[in-house]
Amino acid sequence: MSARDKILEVAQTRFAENGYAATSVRQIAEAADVNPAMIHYYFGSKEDLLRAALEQALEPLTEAVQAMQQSREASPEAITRTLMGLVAAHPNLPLLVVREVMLPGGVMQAHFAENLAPRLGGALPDILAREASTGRIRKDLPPAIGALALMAMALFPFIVRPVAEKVLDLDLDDAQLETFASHISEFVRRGFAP
Amino acid sequence: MSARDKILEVAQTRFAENGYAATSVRQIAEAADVNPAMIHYYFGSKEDLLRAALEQALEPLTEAVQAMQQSREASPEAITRTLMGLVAAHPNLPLLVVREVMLPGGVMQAHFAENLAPRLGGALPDILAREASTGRIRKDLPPAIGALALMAMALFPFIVRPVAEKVLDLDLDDAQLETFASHISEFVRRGFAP
DNA sequence: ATTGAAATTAATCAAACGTTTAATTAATAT
DNA sequence: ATATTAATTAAACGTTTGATTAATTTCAAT
Repeated sequence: MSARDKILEVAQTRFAENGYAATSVRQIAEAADVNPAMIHYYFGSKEDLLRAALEQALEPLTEAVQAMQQSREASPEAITRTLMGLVAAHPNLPLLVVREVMLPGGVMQAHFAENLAPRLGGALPDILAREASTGRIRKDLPPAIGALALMAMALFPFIVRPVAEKVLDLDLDDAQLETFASHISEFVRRGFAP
Repeated sequence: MSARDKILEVAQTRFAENGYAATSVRQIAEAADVNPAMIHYYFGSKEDLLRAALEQALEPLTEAVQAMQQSREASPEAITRTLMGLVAAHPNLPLLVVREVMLPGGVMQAHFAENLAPRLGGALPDILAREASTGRIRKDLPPAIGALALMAMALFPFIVRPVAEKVLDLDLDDAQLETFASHISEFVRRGFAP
């Protein structure tokens, strides 16, 4: 494994676990067993390192979102399952995204608002419209509510689950996650057609 | 307003908006119009300042949770409404809690695991049991799933809403929040009795 | 008016920060 | 074998960090 890759890998975990500000370049360098200067050699700056780490981490997510949006197969169930799979494959992803992309004060907030939010947010109306056209949701429901419900569902594997596991001291297995995924999907549908 | 109170107020917003690590003692002092040494004079250390800020911010929350647990009036609707009211009254609360208490790497994580998590998490089984005894939820549902669903609902006003508002570029009014609160409560019930 | 504690200030500390530099080794191309 | 580029290192840069110190002001109680 190259020095560059090792830096990127360490940065991803550290930034996700401790946050950008609380993680020093020297810490990353030491954990990756490289000279601190290598980070600037390869990435230019600490912020660019985070950008690179996020880009790599978010790639499968944006790919999945676009694929779902275009394939016209997006349903609450499909979204939930896709997101859960992504998180299972990349355990660092949720924390990294929540910390530095979604929460205010995050380093990548501007980048998020300009590039990612429109793409993610833009996909939701399409999904809603498709659900409405098949008669699965009420047509008179305010779009904001529908989008919010869908969003709440999509956020579950990213935020709610890790936090809830911590508070409840749970360690959910795959079967339980499957059960809950179906519950969440049902929620979205019910929210639309009570 | 005393210097101490001003420091505490500024610290609450800054820590919530930018995170603990990214907020310097000097920044807080300047924003509070106070000499940096005053922070150590009143609070001892930066970490103790965060502890004080969190304690003050969390007071209404823990009070509300305990009150609900003891009054035996806790229902999904009541929980959602209470939490939403708390957040409306203290807009900094969610971010502060999420950043430094719930997410790993947060400064107060140990304090959270030892003191707050048991109290919050401990209340959920009681609420579940009460719902089961009145026949409003299925008795054969795995407790973990029920608690998780309830937790997901409780987390909405804290995490999902601000993030979703950002992604969807929404600015939800009270009526919409009411609507969504009822949808969430319905979700918990439906999740139990589909 | 004096005293003494509390509040506040300016100045300073060592440590850690992100970053840069210059020099050196390793690898590749000519 | 030589020249060129890439990778890596150790050391130092100036700045900012949280924290401390000593001196000063504030102000109520005597």
